[in-house]
Amino acid sequence: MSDGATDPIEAGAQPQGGERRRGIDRVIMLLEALLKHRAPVRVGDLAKMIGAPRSTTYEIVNSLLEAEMLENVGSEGYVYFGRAMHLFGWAYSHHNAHYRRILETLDKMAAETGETVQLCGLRGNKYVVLDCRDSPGPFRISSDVGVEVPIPWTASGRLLVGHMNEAELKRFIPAGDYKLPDGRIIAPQEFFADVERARAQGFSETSALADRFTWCMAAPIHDGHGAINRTLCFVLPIDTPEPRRNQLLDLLRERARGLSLTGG
Amino acid sequence: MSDGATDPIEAGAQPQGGERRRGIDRVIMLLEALLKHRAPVRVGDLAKMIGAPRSTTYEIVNSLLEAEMLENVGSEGYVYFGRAMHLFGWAYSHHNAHYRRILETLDKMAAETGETVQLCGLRGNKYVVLDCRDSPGPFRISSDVGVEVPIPWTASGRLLVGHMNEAELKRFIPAGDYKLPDGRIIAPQEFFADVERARAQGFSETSALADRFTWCMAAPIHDGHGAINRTLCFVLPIDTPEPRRNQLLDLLRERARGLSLTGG
DNA sequence: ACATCATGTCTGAAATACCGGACAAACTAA
DNA sequence: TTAGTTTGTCCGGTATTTCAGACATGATGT
Repeated sequence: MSDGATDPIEAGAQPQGGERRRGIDRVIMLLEALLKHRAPVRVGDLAKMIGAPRSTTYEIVNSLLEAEMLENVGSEGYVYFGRAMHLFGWAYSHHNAHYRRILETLDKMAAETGETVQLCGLRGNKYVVLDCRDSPGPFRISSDVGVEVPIPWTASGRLLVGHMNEAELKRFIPAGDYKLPDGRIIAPQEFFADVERARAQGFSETSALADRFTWCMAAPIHDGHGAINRTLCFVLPIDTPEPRRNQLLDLLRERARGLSLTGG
Repeated sequence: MSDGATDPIEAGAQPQGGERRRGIDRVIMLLEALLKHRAPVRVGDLAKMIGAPRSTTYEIVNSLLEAEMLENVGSEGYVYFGRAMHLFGWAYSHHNAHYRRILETLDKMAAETGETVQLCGLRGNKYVVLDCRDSPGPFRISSDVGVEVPIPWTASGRLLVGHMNEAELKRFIPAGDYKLPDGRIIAPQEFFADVERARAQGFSETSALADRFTWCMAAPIHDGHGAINRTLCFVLPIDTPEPRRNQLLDLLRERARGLSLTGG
């Protein structure tokens, strides 16, 4: 429980013959593979992606199709997530009042500002967007919900690891994650300093980090035990003028504070 | 494929002795049972709900917990849907551009009018809310996403079965579904007439039907093959003045038309 | 035309995942 | 206290499911 942080699903890997596996595990690998792929996949390819025999994969896929957990897309044998998944996911995000309040705030902020707003968190040792409201304008630069991104690439990441000291951070974050998509490398020491600063000032900003066009600002949502599980975050065009940025940052911090739980 | 419409999951039923079942099927039953129950459940109770042995249930639940498809809630052994479900569901609802446009419209309509807006569809022979934006006011009367409701109770239902003739309707809708929560019974003939009228006028309205406080209006979203898979729907306080209702109905119909696909 | 490759379905056989039942521990009630 | 219930874990046997491979069919490419 407390050790195996990141190898529940050995999706790709080599087809290391004669390993019989449970149907349940196949299902889990299959769904995780679909999530990573982010587009409908043919059954044959799915079999390769999860390293399962074709016949097995067909049977599993057919079961999941019948349950509407998967759905046929197009007419050429592609499958993707189905309606039931949507209902399950919705049930998850609305069963607790706190999460509901967070989503309402997301809606309100998007409506008031017209900017892209995100709710972010960790998944294993990566950063993920948990939900977002895209700006209606031509700037559609936000990353997709559920896609895993290295922590050092993001403003929210700097807040979400705020409870760790330097040694823990070194252990937690894979060495390769300091390398940005454009090839630049973030010096770990600099990153640690960023984390420290983010903790001290209660917010974090990055500009032109993961891509050249965005200015990100993040503020923490505390969970009532002092920890930061979630952050609220604006993704702005990088040429947003400073007065507006400051105004948005104030709003962001205020709303995130409002969503934080104080008592135990 | 074309016959077995509505018995994929035999959840409750009697514990009819030595029936061995696949893990996958157990998983499906389990998730469906959680969805119906709409609240965290203890493992022991889950076992009863899906008619599985306790030992099996524990094993399955533990697998799903590890995959984050389920999540522990509280500290007394309750489980409910987990984060992975949210990500899967999000991937489902955003993978196709049409659905994305629908959700954006939902957002816009909610923001513009301040009323409760829903996206509805069928699931088997029941009506379900697929997504909604709740009105911020004190009127919080919308039903939960994913809860199955008899078709005759709803305005949207009258549109969603518009392609069926009377004989098909009689076969499709369970006799008990004509009985309203307060005990009143809708005469089937009257319902058939409603369906016909809804088809003719291109929208449907109900007042004080499923409950005494709401006025519902629904408009169809056509899928490009002439069928109606989805409806857009306002849920209003029943005392909403008529001029405002008419104005909202116009907006609803216009937006639904805008979302309908015309070509093949 | 031929060759090559992918799809979807079946089958037999063997490995194993599920089941029933037992057990200790924790909790409740009287 | 005792008696009754529930929880979480473990174990051995066997009914079942996964697996490998074959097959017909339909694409695709040269």
